[in-house]
Formats: sequence, structure tokens, C-alpha cells
Amino acid sequence: MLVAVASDGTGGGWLRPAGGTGVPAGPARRVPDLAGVVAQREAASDPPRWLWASTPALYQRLLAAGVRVARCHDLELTEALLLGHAGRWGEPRSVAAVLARRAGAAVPPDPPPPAPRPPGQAQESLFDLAPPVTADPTGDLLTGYADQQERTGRTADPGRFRLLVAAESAGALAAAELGHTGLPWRADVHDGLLAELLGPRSPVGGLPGRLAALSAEIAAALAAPGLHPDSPAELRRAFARAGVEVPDTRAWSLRRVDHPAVPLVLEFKERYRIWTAHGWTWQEAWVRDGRFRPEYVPGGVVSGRWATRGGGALQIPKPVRRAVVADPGWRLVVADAGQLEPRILAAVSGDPRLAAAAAAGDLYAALAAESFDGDRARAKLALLGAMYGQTGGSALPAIAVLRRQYPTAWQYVERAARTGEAGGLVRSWLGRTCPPAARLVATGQVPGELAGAADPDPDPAAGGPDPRARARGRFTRNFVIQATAAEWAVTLLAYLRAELAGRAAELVFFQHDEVLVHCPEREVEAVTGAVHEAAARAGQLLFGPTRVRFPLDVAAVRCYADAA
DNA sequence: AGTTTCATATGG
DNA sequence: CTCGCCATATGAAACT
Repeated sequence: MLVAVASDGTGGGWLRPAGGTGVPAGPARRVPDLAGVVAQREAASDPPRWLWASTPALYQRLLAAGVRVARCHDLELTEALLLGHAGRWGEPRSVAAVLARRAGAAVPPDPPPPAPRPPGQAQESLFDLAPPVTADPTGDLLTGYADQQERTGRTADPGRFRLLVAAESAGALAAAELGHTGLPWRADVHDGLLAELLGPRSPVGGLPGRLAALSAEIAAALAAPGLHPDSPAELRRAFARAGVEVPDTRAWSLRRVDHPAVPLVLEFKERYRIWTAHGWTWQEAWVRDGRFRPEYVPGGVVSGRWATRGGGALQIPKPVRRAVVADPGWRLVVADAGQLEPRILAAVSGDPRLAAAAAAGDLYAALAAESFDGDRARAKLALLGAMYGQTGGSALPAIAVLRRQYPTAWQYVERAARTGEAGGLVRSWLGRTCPPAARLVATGQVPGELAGAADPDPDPAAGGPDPRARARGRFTRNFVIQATAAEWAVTLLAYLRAELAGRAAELVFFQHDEVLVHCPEREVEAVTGAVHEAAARAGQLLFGPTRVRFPLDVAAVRCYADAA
């Protein structure tokens, strides 16, 4: 059962049941308490799949009212996937845009995405700002849904694309829930670690004590009074005057020179970074009531990975993770998928020898034993180099070994690379499509064929192919792996949130191939089992019977920093 | 003064 | 032989 649902902007809304193809099964019903009605239907024996325009626009209000749903169809996310599949990346995705395209009418642009919104400021939600809706939108929703069903049936692999749509929609639910729940964050522990790393906070907003002292020591070591070590240009000039020429002031460049200022600069950089990106100002903006609540954006990255809006949730420095602490009597179950991308390559390519290695707990070790004289590091570099399109460096001989011994896997990524170089589009396992090359979008010359469209602008210069085409080849080569890995991970998340429903355990963090569950100590065993089960089911759903395993490293800890 | 790009860090 | 993929965020530097 499908139920179209829309908010009226004042707490009420419309509901309209429909069949699986989007044909209405009755009239729309207007209710004054939308969250209450949705909660009732969710509690019934056969909760529907909710059809709505946008999960963030509607589900946040339901969550605020304490209501969760099991399944939805997010029309805008689905539209983005369908447009991408048709090579029409970036076109408007609203319900109005779907209907306009269907009718051959002028397509209205989408509203601009919201600015990053630290929870402290600007508490008004979309609903409070938007004018109340007076006309029933459920008819348009169902028309748009039916249109999407038809177009899904015409995709390259409708069965897989339906899985993609379901996974993307489930991911949107999980993302909203994760942002609502938040990551446990001990402000006092964070303060303590900032004091330890940075010293006392400056009352006038300047460098904190420890950084100011380091800055002075660096200036003295380089005989450059008043030096600002956070300025790359100043720092590089100061090193030059001290007789040390460096190409830039990156940490790895400085590490290669021998000068007493270098260790001081490296220490300064590390701590300065924490001060600016995850210091007191960040905490005041993003941590409330013991939780860090980032805003996740499912599908925000071209490869289908999630992004976040503000808060840097996906770049929390390792040392700062000490502030992520479970509540008393609770634990954090930290699960991350090891060696995910090479396992994905084994699964999608069907390379029998790589699949055999991917049946092992340590894929790289198995690969090394088979083909690299047991040299695990070399095996790893070869595989990563093949997936990233490495063309230089000391790993080239190892990459050549891989190419010879695992030809099916090699050809899979090589084919994706050549398609990209030629200006074509590639797809993930479930059918997420890469964006067209930028200049093709700009000129409207999107290739209609997926493979083999000629590059309209080949570089006439001698000495090799166009570097832009080469870069595009590396992008498409990696896209088919990274996008499929994202699909596997979000499928795991979808299964896991379903398995945790009804428990005290809560999903609190998700980062590409890693998931954190906060749960009472007594649930640790069940949660650990659930996450392993979710990983196994994700592999089966995507790839069916395969030797390839997707093992998880799971740790139950009090503090995030204690995992791995 | 406001906006864009660069350099550098973090994460996967 | 930091190289090859995907990102976000900050401050400095360089612009309009």
C-alpha cells in the first residue's frame, strides 16, 4: 500500500491512498494532525510506504513530534536518480518540475539549497517560513510517482534501479533520524582536550595560549620576529631566509627537511587545525544538550555518498573523538567495513580469482599470498592503484602483475575509464549514473549513448591524450566502484535501522563505510549481531550468491576514540 | 568591503 | 617518486 502525504504547513495535511502504480485508491483526506495520523498508520499491522516530495521537508516535523516511519518513496531523490540515468544531471527535481516535463511545459527551477544551519541560530524550520498550503498536492504527487514508475521500467535494469530508489529513500529516512538523534558529545571532555592541546582560550579571540607560545618558538627558531605560522606564504619565506627551500609548506614537504623549526611547525599545524575546525566556536555552534547534530545530505556527493551541511561531521579528527562518549550504562557499537572498495570490485567484476581473495577476512593478505609473494603492502598498493588509475610511481610493476593475473577485474575498471575518456557515462551496480563531463553540460551536448560517444574536443597537442580526458577516465574508473560501495553501505544502514526499530538502541553516526550505534550495555550483543546480519543481507541483496564477503570490524566501546 | 580562489588540513 | 579517487572546512591571499 502506498499513501501520498503532504503537509499544509500548519501541522495538518493531506493523505491519499494509492495502488502500487500510483493510481489513486480513493479521495484525499485532509487531517488537522498529520503526525498523529501517520503515527496511527505506522502502528497498524501493515504500515504503508509513504510517498512524499522530500524527506527533509516532511520527516523532520514528524520526528519532532516523535513519529518514525518504516518506508517511504522520496520523489525528489528519485527524480535526481532518473534524470542522472537519462544523462540530464542537475535538472530541477521538484514535483512541479516532474509534471512540467511530463506536460512538455516550461520547467520551474528548484529553490536554492538552504545555507548551513548551526542549531543555535535561526531555529525557524522550513514549515514556519513557508506559507501555508491551501490546495491538495497529493494528486500531483501520485501523477509524478506514476511517471517515475514508467521511466524506471525503461531504465537499463529496472529491477536494480528499483532497489536503488528504495535504498536512497531509506537512506533519506536514516539521515533525518541521525540528524535528529545526534552523536553523543561530552562538552566537558571536549573542553578538557582543547585545554590540553591548545592551552587557555584567548579572551580577545587571538591564538590560544599553547598556540601563541608555539608561534613564538617557531618565530625564534627561524629568526623571524612576528611570524604568522598559519600563513603559508610567510612561513615559506621565513624558511627560505633560514636557508631551507621548500616547494610548499605542506606537512609532508616539511617533514623531509632537517631544521629545528620543523617539528614545532608540524605541531602547530595539527593543533591549529583543531582550534579552527573543531574548537570552542564549533562546539558552541553545533553541540546542544550533549549531542552533536549534523545535517546529513544523502546522495550529496556525485558518487552517492552522503555529504553534510556544516559542522564537518565527516571529518572529525581522530583526537577529537575522545569527546564522543556513551551515556552511563550504555555503549557505542562501532562497525566499519574493512577493505570495502576492493571487495566491491571483486563482486561487480565477477573476477573469480579476486573473488576468491575477497572470500577471506584479509583480502590483501590473500591476494599477496596468491600473486605477490606474500607482500601484503605491494598487493594493497597494486589494487588501490588500479582502482584510482595510477599512472606513475613505484607501484607500477605491482599494478602490471595485477593486470595480468586478475584480467577480469582489470578490464572492468579499464572499460569504465575508457568510456569516461571518450566522453561517455558510466553507472554503478544499481544504476546510479555519473554526471556528464562539465563542458558537455555547458554546451548541452550530452551523449545519448552510454558508451563510446566521441570526445567533441580532443586535445590536438602531441604527446598523449588530453589531460582532461585522462582525468575524466580516472573519475569514471573510480565511480563504478565508489558509487557501488555507497549503495552497499546505505543498504546495510537500511537493514540496520529496520532491525533496531523497537529497541532502545539508536543509530548515531554514519560515515561512508562506518556506522555507530548507541545502546544499553545489555543490547550490545544483539546490536552486534544485527549489524553483522545487515552487512550480510546487503551483500546478498546487491550481488546475490557470491563468494565475496563483506566483513565488519565491530567494537563495543565507551568512547569512540577507543575503537580501532 | 565583499567575493572567489588557493593552500592546507581533516575524513573515507 | 604523495601518487591515483571522493569530499568539507578554514583562513589567507587574491580578486572585483
